[in-house]
Amino acid sequence: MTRAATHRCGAGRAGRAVGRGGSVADGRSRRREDTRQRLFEAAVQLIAEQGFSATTVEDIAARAGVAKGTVYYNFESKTVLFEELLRHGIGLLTAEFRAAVDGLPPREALAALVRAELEYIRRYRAFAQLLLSEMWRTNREWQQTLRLLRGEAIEVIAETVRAGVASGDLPADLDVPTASSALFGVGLVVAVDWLVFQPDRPIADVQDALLGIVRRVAQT
Amino acid sequence: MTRAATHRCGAGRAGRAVGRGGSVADGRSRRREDTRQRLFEAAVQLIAEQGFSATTVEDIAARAGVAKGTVYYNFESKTVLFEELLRHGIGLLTAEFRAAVDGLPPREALAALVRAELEYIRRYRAFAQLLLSEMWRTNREWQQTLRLLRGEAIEVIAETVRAGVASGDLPADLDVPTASSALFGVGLVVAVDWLVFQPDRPIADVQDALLGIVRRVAQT
Amino acid sequence: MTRAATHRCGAGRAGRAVGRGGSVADGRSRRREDTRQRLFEAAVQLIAEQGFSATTVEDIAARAGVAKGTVYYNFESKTVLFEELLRHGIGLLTAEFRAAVDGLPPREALAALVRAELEYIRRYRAFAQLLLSEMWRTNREWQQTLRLLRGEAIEVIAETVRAGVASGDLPADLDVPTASSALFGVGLVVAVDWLVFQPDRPIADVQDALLGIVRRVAQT
Amino acid sequence: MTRAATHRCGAGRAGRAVGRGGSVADGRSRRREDTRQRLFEAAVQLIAEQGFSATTVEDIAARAGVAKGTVYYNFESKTVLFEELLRHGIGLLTAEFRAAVDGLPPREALAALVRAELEYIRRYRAFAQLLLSEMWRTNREWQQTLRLLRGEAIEVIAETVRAGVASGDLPADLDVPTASSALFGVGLVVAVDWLVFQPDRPIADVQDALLGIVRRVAQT
DNA sequence: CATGAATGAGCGTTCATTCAT
DNA sequence: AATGAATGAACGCTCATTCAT
Repeated sequence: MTRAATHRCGAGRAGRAVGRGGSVADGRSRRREDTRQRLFEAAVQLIAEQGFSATTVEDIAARAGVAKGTVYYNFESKTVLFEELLRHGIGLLTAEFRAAVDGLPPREALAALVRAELEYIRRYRAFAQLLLSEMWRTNREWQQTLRLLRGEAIEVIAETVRAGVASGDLPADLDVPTASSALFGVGLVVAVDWLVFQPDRPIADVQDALLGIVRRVAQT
Repeated sequence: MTRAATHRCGAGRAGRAVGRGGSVADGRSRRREDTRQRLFEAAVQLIAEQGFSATTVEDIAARAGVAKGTVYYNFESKTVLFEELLRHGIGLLTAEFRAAVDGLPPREALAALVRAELEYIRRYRAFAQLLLSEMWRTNREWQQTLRLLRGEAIEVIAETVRAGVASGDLPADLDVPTASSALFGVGLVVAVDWLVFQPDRPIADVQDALLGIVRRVAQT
Repeated sequence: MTRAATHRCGAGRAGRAVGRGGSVADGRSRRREDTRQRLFEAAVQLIAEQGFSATTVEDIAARAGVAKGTVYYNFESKTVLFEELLRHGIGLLTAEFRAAVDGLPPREALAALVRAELEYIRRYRAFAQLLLSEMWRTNREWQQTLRLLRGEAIEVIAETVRAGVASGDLPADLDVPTASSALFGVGLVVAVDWLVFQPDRPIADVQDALLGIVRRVAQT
Repeated sequence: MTRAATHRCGAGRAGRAVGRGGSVADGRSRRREDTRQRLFEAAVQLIAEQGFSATTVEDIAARAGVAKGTVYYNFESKTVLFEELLRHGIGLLTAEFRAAVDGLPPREALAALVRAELEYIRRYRAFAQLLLSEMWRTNREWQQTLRLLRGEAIEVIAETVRAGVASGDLPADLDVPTASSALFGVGLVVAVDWLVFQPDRPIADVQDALLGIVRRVAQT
């Protein structure tokens, strides 16, 4: 509808001219990479709002400002687009988890993880919403992919928890996988609940509350 | 809809209707009520697994063992079926919440709520999964309905929390709506995570863990 | 909706008691004949407004104040109901045509036919509308029936025209079938146009206009 | 819809679009326009034979030689397709009416109108049949549209009749709207009756008969 | 005589996908 | 690299018809 404005015709092109439409390192042209990025952004927003099945390829193309065929030029299928989206989004989260705990002692690392999760959710709220909706579904095509990715993110938490147990900062009889998984889920649901139902409240409050819970639980 | 009443002309007929599989108190025949129940059960299972949009009316009918048309004889539309399902399911939960806290002092009431929520989720796991997936979506037809119902369930928690604050059992500066909402969400996500990812683990563990968290947090 | 009132429960029944629900001359009970009549009336109105295909059996039953199953208890199928309707309606028209021309000399008979047609259309406007819409369709199930019935009605006109030609009141080279058919059609379209687009105008005007045309044409 | 324009960034591209089956003046490709035309033709034939409701979209697509989905790529809905058809068809008739009367004195103009109507009906017999069946229906979605279009066509007749009254060629007390409307309807019903029931008879006969009637009536 | 619950074929419509340009 | 016209399987929904009561 009002897409025209977002489809840059001016300066954007000059920049592209530098590369002469040529391919970048990974074998894809800059223009194409840009289109893919726009499609990702459109898809994540729409799927967060409506869910995967209720979001049409036409919707995604329209919000990205391209024609429907372009989606298929850039992605094998709607499902593949979504899987790549999941990979991309959870990969980013995992990376931030790793960056957050890097070199920190268990206690602080745990707090840093909570902070990183909230920070991530704040920045990519649509993706977080989408995760919350899809993570506990069964019988979907991309289930396999999602479980795998979830495992990678939670593994970072698990490593930290394990270190805490080893160092005596956390109770010795703690069920590590369960605790890690719960920690991840609690952060997700509390943060999304906050974004959806009380968007005006400062994130610091939420962070404090969550850190408080984690600390108290950990102390036992 | 309400035609039945306008057709009967004498009192004598009412007796027959009751005695021969005729209409029950709310104006629907026993057979029909049975069909509706079967459709509810089929729908909740399928939607929990695949989501609303990915579940077809044909699927629902097949699992309920009736013809497709029967769904539409009993429900206005797929959306309405789902809304009535939400109403039915959350209504049940709210009722169990009320029964759980009945007459208990704040502390014990809070524990009873956690127990009730877990018990409910264990019994109606598919519905819980479905709730987890739909509750934080935006832009869906039934959003309005869902928010309202969520409010009713959470209000029971809020009343308990408020009583706890009043009695000094809970910190005076507690943000009641946020705490209630978080409590609800945490229970949901932890329990569903457990059901989906570690179904073999006894529910008692999960209950203990959750009660532990709540108790510790409350003590502060 | 507001059907309740039309479904008589009071005095109507007392009357029926006289017959003790027994069968009348043609082998059908009075009650059943009454139901059939009500279904005819409902059907003719709805089909005139919306057409045959767009009118549902449910619609007809509802307007007649009976259950859907009752339609099938009284008529073999929707098509058969419509065919019987056509037979009934056109049979009535043909009878009135015959009554109108009875014993009259050609000239006056022609005028009487026009008057009879208009009178009929005024009385059974819905049926006339329905005829206008269906008469020139091809490829419909009841086409055969309709052509036959149309033929019977037009035959009365044709007999009169033929008599006029024989008596010298009408031109000898007149194409009798065409003239009869046109006369019938013109009356129908002019009268229905009047009913639909200028219902406030007195029928006398229309009658005068039509008679004027016919007379002038005949004089030639 | 109007996206094409917002996508092109330079003038250079426009040339290509025109030269290579691209978009034509009104923004639709030649191929698409061709498909639309084929769908119009298929729809008018089938609806004339069976009526709107009894004609399926699949039928229309099949007769046009395209897939069902193509109908919806080119028209918003079955109803919209029909409305555009009505607009197209009656627009054409109105244009021919205007061309027929252009510059002629009242008397001759009236005869020209009759000739134009018959000529049109002969050429587009299916459309005429369809008009005859739908024009006097009530309670249909496109009623509004149809009335409006009918009004435009009849207005041309009315202007001519009014001119005739002004010039003294027609009786001063003539009810112009009624006369115009009747003239239109009579032409329609007589011509369609002829096409359906006596297709072998030369059109000239029908034209003569109609012109005769009109002339005689007008002379009075 | 009448009902209303149930049926399933078939409808209008949507949408992921293909492909010539 | 991108497009948009076309496709057809599959969807939500309707409705003429059946039948146990």
